[in-house]
Amino acid sequence: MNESESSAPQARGPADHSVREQIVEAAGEHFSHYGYEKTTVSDLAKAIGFSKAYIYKFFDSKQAIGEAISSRTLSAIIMAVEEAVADAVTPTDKFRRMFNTLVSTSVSLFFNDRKLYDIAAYSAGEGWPSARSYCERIRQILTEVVREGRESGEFERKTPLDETVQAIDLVMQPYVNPLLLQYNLDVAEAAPAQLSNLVLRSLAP
Amino acid sequence: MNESESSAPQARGPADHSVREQIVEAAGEHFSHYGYEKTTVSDLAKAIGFSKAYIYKFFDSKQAIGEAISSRTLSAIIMAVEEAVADAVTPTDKFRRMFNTLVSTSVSLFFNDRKLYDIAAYSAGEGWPSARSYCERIRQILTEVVREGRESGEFERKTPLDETVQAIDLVMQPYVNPLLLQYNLDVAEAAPAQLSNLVLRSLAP
DNA sequence: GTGGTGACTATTATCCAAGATGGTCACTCG
DNA sequence: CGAGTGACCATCTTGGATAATAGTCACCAC
Repeated sequence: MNESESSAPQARGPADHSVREQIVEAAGEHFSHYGYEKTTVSDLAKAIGFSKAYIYKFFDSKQAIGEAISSRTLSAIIMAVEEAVADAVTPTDKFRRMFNTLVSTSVSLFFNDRKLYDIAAYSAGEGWPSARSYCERIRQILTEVVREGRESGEFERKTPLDETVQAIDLVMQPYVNPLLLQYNLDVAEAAPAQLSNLVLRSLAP
Repeated sequence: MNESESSAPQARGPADHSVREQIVEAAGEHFSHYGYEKTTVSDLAKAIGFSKAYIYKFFDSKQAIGEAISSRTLSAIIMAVEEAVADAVTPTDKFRRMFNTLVSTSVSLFFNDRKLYDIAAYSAGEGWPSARSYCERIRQILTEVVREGRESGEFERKTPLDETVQAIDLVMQPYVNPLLLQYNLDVAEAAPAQLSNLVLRSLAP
């Protein structure tokens, strides 16, 4: 899983090409500064010194570029979460840190890079592949943590694994999904701790 | 707690007046048919056979009328929930039914009376008193159920009551709040059962 | 005084033409 | 043949004049 593309979005031409990267780089800059809507494809073309038409040799549409940026943004969150989980020792701690890091990283993105956040939120709202694979990956990490906790005897084993994971995923969804997190900012500080406690109580053997 | 006004919204003149009720009645009809935006205050005036100016003897603003309608709509959900809880015997069952009824009633409102749903969602988004008191009431009912469960020994008693209730409230929030429920319709069918299981496991003594 | 209103204003929504933007394609150049 | 583009079209945004609408107030009838 690379940083810039998970599950290759709508792309054309050679997958690995310096121009493609230049486009993504320029898009990252422009979208972050001026927002997705206010950036024109011509702007990006000018920024990398090519014509607008050439951009379309690499991306199906402006939206596809947006997806790439969304993917990149969400990957940064995933990386922070993976790191937090790796740092923790017990499954209980892994879960707590996972949830905490997920929310704090997302919230900080919201306040520090609002334009990029908006793209991510939009992508989640539209169910773009970038957002889907992000949610998917969060779920994978969660599954891993729960499985580990079960194996070490720290978590209960009666409930089917899928059911447990599915329910916890539902609990986290309002904070995982950037589209939903926007509406939960007022509780985003306290929620991870409170919900972690509840979830962990439900996982007790 | 009356059906049409919980915690009296911005209102003028006599609180109990036939004209006030006529206005609310007409607003219910019009908002439901044509939506809040497309209904003008003059429309409501015409509908009840008075002048527009007279409406403002009873309501501070058009928004205040919207609030009354929102309040009315949300009260209907509350009533369904209260009934469901009253019908159940054990606290476990009360909780399950509470959650189920809350979601199914709201979802059905979404599909059968979308225009009214939108007003409720908007009111929740703006934090109008109608929405606030609705959330407050849900929380009260939840508190009552949890307390009962603790007293009967069905639920654990170690965790502080407030903490437990607060966490469960957070779990339900995405389905309680009409603004959020919109984005969770795809899981709204399965979520209550799955989340109820998780919550009840966390409540086990 | 109580019940009720027409006429007025300031703000907001609605049009619609003119310009801007996403996207394509035939074409050039090396 | 592959890298790269100007010119083109259909759709979408924009700006600014115009029409509706929320809300007020002085005033009328009983």
